[in-house]
Amino acid sequence: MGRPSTVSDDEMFAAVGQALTEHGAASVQAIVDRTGVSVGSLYHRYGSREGLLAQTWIDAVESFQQCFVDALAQSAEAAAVATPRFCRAEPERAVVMACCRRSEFLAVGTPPALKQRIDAINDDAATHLRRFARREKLPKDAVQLALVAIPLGAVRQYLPARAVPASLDEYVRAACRAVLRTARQTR
Amino acid sequence: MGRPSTVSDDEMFAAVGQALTEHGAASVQAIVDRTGVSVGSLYHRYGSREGLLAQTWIDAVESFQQCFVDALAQSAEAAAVATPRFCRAEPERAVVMACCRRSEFLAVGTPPALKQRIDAINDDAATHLRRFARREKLPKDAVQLALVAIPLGAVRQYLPARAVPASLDEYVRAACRAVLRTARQTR
DNA sequence: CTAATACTAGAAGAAATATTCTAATATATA
DNA sequence: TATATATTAGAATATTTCTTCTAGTATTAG
Repeated sequence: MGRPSTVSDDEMFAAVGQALTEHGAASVQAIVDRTGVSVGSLYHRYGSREGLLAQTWIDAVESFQQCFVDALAQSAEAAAVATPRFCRAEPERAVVMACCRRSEFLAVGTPPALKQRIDAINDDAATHLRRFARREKLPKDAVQLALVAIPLGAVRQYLPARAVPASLDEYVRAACRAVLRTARQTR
Repeated sequence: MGRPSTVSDDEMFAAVGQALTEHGAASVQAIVDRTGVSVGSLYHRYGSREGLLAQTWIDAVESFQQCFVDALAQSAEAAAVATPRFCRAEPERAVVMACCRRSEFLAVGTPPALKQRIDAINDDAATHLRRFARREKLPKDAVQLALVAIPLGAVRQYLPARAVPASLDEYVRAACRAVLRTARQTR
């Protein structure tokens, strides 16, 4: 087994999210300062700065996607509020998922293996949304807006600094219903 | 008067927006490469990299805010669709306004004079929204969501790469109505 | 035309960032 | 306990990025 890490992956990922949202960039120095790990340790565990960033993104988005897909099996409205719920349940991951651009994690230097996993995650999300749209006979852009873009816009008002209030969910549900109803009518 | 610039401010601002959204950061090198201006020229005209970034942000947000406030005088729905409309009318500025974080423009090294202007712009926006909420007897968070967060989330699906379709507006209007109606009922 | 003015040019220097490297340390398993 | 193994440490190096500087250029106003 060998010596165990003194700082967990989760703590590392959280530090990356913090650095990225507070300072706008996650330099090696910033991550090292926040966590207390040494530079050598970081490179040993993640291979490179880009490797750590990619893993941070995968960890957050995979976790969210699971919640989202489970909710989607229930109803459109459940899927819409999956985003604010996730923000309350897992604030560190939510910050990475909602406040960071993909380009900040997926750069030219990203290890190919991680790059493939990221592509797979994106494909998976797209597939689920497409399938839902077809089943409900709704245009794809309306589904994307109601279940993804509006909930994301809603929580981004609060993140990264403040907590997402439970009162938001009722509004998000109403917006979701309204968009899908409009889509059905204009079809 | 002296010698006129070969590259306009607008071209400079557009280059900053492009660099920021494509590459995730606007380095001096990236800006210089895109526009063809020399490093010395950039520093002469804007004082510093941070100065250029701050001016880019001010240019975009001031321009948007004017559209938004004019629309708000008409109706809530008009204000909600001001965002997608602005994206179609002024795509370069829209990218800066919608796709970039404030922290990327307003950093520790930002010239104080520009920092003040940025604060003033933010205060102005907040004041207009607060005033509207009071006049319509609506909770401030619902107004913020319906008029700002949802429209922003909606257009961010498309920016920076694709154009914002006109078909989005009907959905945004519907979402805006739904949120405000919900806010009135739960009051 | 001359002077004042703003802009252009890019090399040189300064500062911040990323990465590598060698040696040491702690833990699990046999 | 001995050994293999994953982790830690941080100085040294390489790389990128920002800023300054001096000399030169184009344009307007007098």
